[in-house]
Amino acid sequence: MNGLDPESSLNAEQVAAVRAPDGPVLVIAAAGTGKTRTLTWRVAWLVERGIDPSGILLLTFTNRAAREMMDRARTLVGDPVGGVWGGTFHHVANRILRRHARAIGFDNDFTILDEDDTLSLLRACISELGLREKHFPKADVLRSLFSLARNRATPLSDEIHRRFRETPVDAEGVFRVFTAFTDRKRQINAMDFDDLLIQTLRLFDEHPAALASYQERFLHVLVDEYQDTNPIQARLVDALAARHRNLFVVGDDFQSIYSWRGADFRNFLSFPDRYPGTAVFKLETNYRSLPGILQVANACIAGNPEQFQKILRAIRQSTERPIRAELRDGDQQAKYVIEQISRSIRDGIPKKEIAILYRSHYHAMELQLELTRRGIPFSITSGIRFFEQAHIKDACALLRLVQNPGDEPAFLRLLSLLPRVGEKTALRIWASLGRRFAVRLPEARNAVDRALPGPAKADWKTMISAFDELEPNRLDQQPGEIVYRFVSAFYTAYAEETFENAERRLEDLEELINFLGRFSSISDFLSDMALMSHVEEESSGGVRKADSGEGVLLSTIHQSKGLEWSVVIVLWLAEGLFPSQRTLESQDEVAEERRLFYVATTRARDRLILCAPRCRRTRDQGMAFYAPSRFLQEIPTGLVQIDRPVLTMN
DNA sequence: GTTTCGGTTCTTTTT
DNA sequence: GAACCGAAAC
Repeated sequence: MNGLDPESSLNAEQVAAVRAPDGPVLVIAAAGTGKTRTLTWRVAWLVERGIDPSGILLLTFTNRAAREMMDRARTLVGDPVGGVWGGTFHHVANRILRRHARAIGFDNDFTILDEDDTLSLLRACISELGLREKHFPKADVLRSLFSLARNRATPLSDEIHRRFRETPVDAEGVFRVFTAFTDRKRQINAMDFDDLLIQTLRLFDEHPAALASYQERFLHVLVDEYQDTNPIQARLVDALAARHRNLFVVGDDFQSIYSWRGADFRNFLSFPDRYPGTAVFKLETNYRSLPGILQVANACIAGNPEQFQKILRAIRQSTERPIRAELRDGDQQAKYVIEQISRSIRDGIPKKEIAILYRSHYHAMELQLELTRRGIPFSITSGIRFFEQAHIKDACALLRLVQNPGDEPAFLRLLSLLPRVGEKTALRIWASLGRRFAVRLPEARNAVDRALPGPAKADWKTMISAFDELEPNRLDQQPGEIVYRFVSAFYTAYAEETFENAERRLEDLEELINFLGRFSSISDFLSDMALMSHVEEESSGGVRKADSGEGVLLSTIHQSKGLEWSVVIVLWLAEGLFPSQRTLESQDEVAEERRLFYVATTRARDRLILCAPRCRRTRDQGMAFYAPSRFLQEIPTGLVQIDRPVLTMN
């Protein structure tokens, strides 16, 4: 606890940032320069200096980052760190709203809607307004449209015009859906992810006393990955830090890759203007990568407009250069990658120190096939997350209804599990119940039974028998017991009839039941669950996906951010694939793709291999030819070593 | 009128 | 692998 000594473990750049005086601070931290380390030490240093930990707020983008930093800070200064408010923007907003939602027209036990729920709610709104026509935008389109408008804090009409530049669109209808959607969420006492942030801001606007209490409380506000904040998040930060103005933000504009969800790295660039007197620190000493890798990274990013100039300085020494592999097609690429994996393993590099990165999930298809064929173990960060899988959501729907009897999406989901019940029937019954269903009440259960079509009645009784011997007033305290009974009475049979991989899914549900044992109330579990991203392998004792393994890792570049490996292989560096076709028309979007390339290259410590296949099979048995990616062309000759493999393997 | 089934298309992503 | 669409089945 005593004698925390930054000088002993940090370099001069980092020490300066950690010891920065009070007031606004901007730390520009290039890749691999110890950004997390610096932030962690800053927290520890504040605590060490005697700042009350509960007066410190640490905002991050992912749960992983929050946990990592809190753990590390704890090892530096011990348990008091536990008092720090640390978490994602959404977590912190949720925590605030659980205390104040009543003030803005919600109950404090509101439900959090995930993407699926939001979609089905939107579909319902579209149907009810009679807009479900051929040329009316689909729920999916509207969801991202609304979300972008809200996160960018731009008027919906602007976003509509941006999205439908050439296509005629019923803008008025879109507005009506938006209004219906907003009303609906309030009626059913539910918020989507965007609401968590926006309603918190609204709370602050309408109830200055609530805002003042948090402003008073947070003596220091620290923000990680500031380049990825969207305008709403930036406003939230500004509001919370307004009283004490001790705002410490860290980021790297080169690594801003989330503009498509409303992030604007100009928030980062303009920070010193918005906060006059900002102390600026730069971290440029890179400990991670060999110099050859950093030269490529520096060269490729240099051409982007609008950025803080900075250069990665290597500490490590070596003359080894990254490899550019010129390949014929995806199949040859797959074989080449496997050769490189074998070679690395022969060189003594463990499998889990090797990562294959790509722009889009489907870019790894051939490779997945080939790895499977040869029995090489790999794990893959896919789009589907534990809590987004259908069977997990089915079980959670039951818990949601217990917590919030007005939870329409949960009710519809549950009823749709019954035979001969689809969207229409479920909605009709929901309306006949007065848009509320209290699981506890036998009358309500009977009312559903009466309204169901014949074949569904028996299954309904079985499903609801999960509650039979449970004390109605204590339901909220036994989530594990409820799900256990639901699965044994009803879901096991349902799963076996429905899913070809029923066994695996039932195992997942067992894990979920174990996991629920940790929670003493449904509401605690549901907030945690809704805000949890993919359950990470390391999360000790948590729910884990079956395939978390020891093999090489296949991942999108987006998901690789913040991580590092000894060997990194990047696939499909071809014009039209990476950068992807849909970004080619816009300067800004190509600049973002280039930052993505920068992120990919700077993940590598020792060996970087850039693959450039020339053609790809199209759907109709044809061949499409691709020019090498502009990101490769931009690298000065001599910085990479060209490899034209003649493959002897079959 | 609804539900279910089979074929087709596409597949940055976090909360 | 899942979301969507159109057609068949209930």
